[in-house]
Amino acid sequence: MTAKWLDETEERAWRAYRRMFTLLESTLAGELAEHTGLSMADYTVLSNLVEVEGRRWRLTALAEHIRWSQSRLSHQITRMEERGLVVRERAEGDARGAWVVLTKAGLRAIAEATPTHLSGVRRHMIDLLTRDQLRELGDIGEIVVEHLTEDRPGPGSTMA
Amino acid sequence: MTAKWLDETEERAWRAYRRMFTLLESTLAGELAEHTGLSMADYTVLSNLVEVEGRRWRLTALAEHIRWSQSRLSHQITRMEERGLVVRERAEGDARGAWVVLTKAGLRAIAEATPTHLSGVRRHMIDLLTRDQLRELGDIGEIVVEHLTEDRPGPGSTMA
DNA sequence: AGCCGTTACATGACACATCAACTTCGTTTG
DNA sequence: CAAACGAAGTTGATGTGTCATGTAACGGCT
Repeated sequence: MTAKWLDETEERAWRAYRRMFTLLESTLAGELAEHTGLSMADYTVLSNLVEVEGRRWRLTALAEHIRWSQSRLSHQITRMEERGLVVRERAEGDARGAWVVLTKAGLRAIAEATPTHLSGVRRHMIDLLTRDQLRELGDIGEIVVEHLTEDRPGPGSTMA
Repeated sequence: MTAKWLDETEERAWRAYRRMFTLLESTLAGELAEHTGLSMADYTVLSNLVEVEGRRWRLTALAEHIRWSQSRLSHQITRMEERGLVVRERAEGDARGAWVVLTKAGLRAIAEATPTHLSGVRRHMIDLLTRDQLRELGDIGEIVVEHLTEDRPGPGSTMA
């Protein structure tokens, strides 16, 4: 079926790329969950919170930054709030708005999780490739990303 | 935060790769859903059914082939059965087993969906890259995949 | 002041995925 | 042959994502 649509080189690239992502994602997610009890979604939110001053984001701004839908982020924050990783604070000056704020526990969690995650990224991908390959992968990614963001809608995605 | 762990080239590769996948996946899933009403999961199952003679798979074999857990596949098949895309048939000779069989409706659905999906793959990725880049992507993918499958467990993934 | 469109966020229903049982049947093996 | 083990699938609880919709508040305009 596929043979009629993609030639050998194309299909090899497509399959390899896809399989790489699948395996990498599940491996990293598994390691993260095992070592820290965090999901990738948790990690994404926490790592973005810890990077900014005040360790807080307005919901919409964060959603846009990590390219999630507002709804998705809202649900995620609700769950994280229940686990004490973040809290919501009503925004002064705009009674509609809210801040997501990192808690002590959230800070501890992300501090612990970061080495785990990034060493996984290294071990399972970065360190396997040459500098040229890394540059090439960067190029490829940017080409595709640029094409897909030419005017398209933002959210509706699945990760960062 | 990240800066301490990955240098510029590495981080660029990592981010671009990740963003590429996210955007590509959501774009393809969106187009597929819009044009055909199928999800990526549906597509994966259907496209594997249509390729084999008899248009049928034993559940475990299919699950292994597409690297899903049995449970995941079972749930998915249940939902697809409700929509008339596939049916289950008890296996002769092994009273535990069952076949998933493509229905007429399922065949129609996949026949319609395949051009949509593969043209999307082409437009949003394959045709944007040079032959060299495709080969390089294939190489990269295979390196990472090989590393991750050295002995690791099978399922626990998220797609095909 | 009153209306109106927009913004910020929440929520409920449903699709999807995972894990941990659990059933049922097949296959060894003592 | 019976007990034990393993294989094939199912099921239910739970977590996570999406879409459509809801609610409140803001801001401009008349």
